[in-house]
Amino acid sequence: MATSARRGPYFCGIDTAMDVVAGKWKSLILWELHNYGTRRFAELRRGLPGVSEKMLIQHLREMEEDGLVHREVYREVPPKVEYSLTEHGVSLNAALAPLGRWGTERMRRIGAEKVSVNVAATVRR
Amino acid sequence: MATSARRGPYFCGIDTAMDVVAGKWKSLILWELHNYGTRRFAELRRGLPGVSEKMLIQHLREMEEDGLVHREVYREVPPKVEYSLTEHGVSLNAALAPLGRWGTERMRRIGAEKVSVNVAATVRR
DNA sequence: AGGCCTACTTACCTTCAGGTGGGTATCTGA
DNA sequence: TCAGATACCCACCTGAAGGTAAGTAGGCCT
Repeated sequence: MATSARRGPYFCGIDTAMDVVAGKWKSLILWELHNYGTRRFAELRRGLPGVSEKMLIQHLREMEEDGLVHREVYREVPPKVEYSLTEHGVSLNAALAPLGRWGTERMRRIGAEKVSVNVAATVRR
Repeated sequence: MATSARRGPYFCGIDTAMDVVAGKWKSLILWELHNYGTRRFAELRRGLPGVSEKMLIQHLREMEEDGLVHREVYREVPPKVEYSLTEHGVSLNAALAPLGRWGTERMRRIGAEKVSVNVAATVRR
């Protein structure tokens, strides 16, 4: 399982950080939680077009274990769980900001396509 | 092959940047080239303990394709190839710096082990 | 009564990144 | 004469990441 075999010996800081951000959706989850502050599971799922429930949960659990995400369970009749960033999650996001800017610049340079709502809808089905 | 299926539609800048940095050794290659300015193939291999020749070449080729790395071939009798960062490679590295600092901080927090020369030697065989 | 909502869990399957171990041509040093 | 260095290429294989599709329990809506 991806949950184990982590926290291994690292080469450097970037290596350490990458270990934590590695995963197809993790940076997007980070971004989503940063934007909305707090989100429910289904909200996250809808916000990340194309994620499977399995991967969303798996990533959220790993990020919780890594101390990036806080999970708040409300014992209500229709289950309600709210996810939010911890202090470390917030600082990680801040550390990712320059990389995001670099990526945006690169997209512009190579003229890469961006996932639009329509494309996302197509991906969904 | 890992060489294809890239430059796909991206969700955001981070997504774009991650696509380029993804790969077990790419950030290390970036770091190594940043530190030494220019390095030969065998120097890189020795500098990244545990890397296989196949992966080193594959990553270097992809990074060249992505415009991060410059490859200079000297037509000498014992072959000589020098790798260095392009302008984009340098800026990527700069954008990765805060992430590296975050990772170093995290290593300190969780008390993660760092790959030492000895460990590296062990990994090699 | 039946379907949908919530937040998951589980089993199974595919894909691919990465590793292993071989081979190439040419020259140098022991 | 032959190992070792240079910078690769190639075929094969494994393990892990991710996807698919089903099931779970309780309540709401129609």
